[in-house]
Amino acid sequence: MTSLQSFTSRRTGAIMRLGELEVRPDELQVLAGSRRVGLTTREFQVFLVLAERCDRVVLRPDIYELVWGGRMSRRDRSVDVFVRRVRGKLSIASPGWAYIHTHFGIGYRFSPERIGD
Amino acid sequence: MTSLQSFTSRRTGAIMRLGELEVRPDELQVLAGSRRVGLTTREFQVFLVLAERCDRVVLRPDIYELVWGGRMSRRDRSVDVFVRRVRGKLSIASPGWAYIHTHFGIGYRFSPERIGD
DNA sequence: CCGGCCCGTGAACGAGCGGTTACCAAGTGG
DNA sequence: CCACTTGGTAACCGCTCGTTCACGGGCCGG
Repeated sequence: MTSLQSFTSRRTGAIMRLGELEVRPDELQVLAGSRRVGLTTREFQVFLVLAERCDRVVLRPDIYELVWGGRMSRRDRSVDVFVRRVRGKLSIASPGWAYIHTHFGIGYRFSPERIGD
Repeated sequence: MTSLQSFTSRRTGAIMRLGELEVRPDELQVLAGSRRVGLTTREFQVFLVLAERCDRVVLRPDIYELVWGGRMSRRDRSVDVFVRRVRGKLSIASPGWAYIHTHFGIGYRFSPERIGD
């Protein structure tokens, strides 16, 4: 039910504003101010799964299921790696902000927070 | 039947409110107001076993069985230690409240109570 | 065919967690 | 008041989990 389908089929398209970010689901684009973050499709999917659940902790297997579909194998590092890449691009486009927070042994949480620049 | 399984398989997800606390089983999170308590998975399991049985005394071996599964060995102090850790984090996130009460020689009881700040 | 980008995997490393133990304080009964 | 039981606390260590880097295959455009 909740799977990758939700990305392609659902077209809410509602533009979201989160911290400095402007998210355009229709375009698979994220803007920081006027700067384009430049996420790839996979990166954007991971980003969106978290951003749509702002301030909530999303379990690692749930992220996998929502983006890739199917069950996450025990040692699959995909989620980590893409979270890292998203973080990297966000920190470049929007320095002074932290967006994705780690919950050890649980998952990740999207919450825009100002940090020391 | 009631074992660790109940944590992962059961997804009631019903948010509970207890005293100042908001419990989100889906996220393995507890909030005190807007403050995040930050329990680890084990700590959260112990917390939940008690919180779900609010105002009832839960025997020490029962806690062990529900969280760890299997029988508690005579000198196992795991329950004590994790109750202490949960208490510690709760008291930081929600001062002025006492949540977990000791019943000597029996077990623990979860009941939100105001105390001197 | 070639070059660049994207995706996924594997390994190394460090941080954080979980379970144990030892010691001390508190409670209980004679 | 003392001996004994039970709970509280802190420190410790092995190991899981997260982060990061590096590499190779796949895809696409030129």
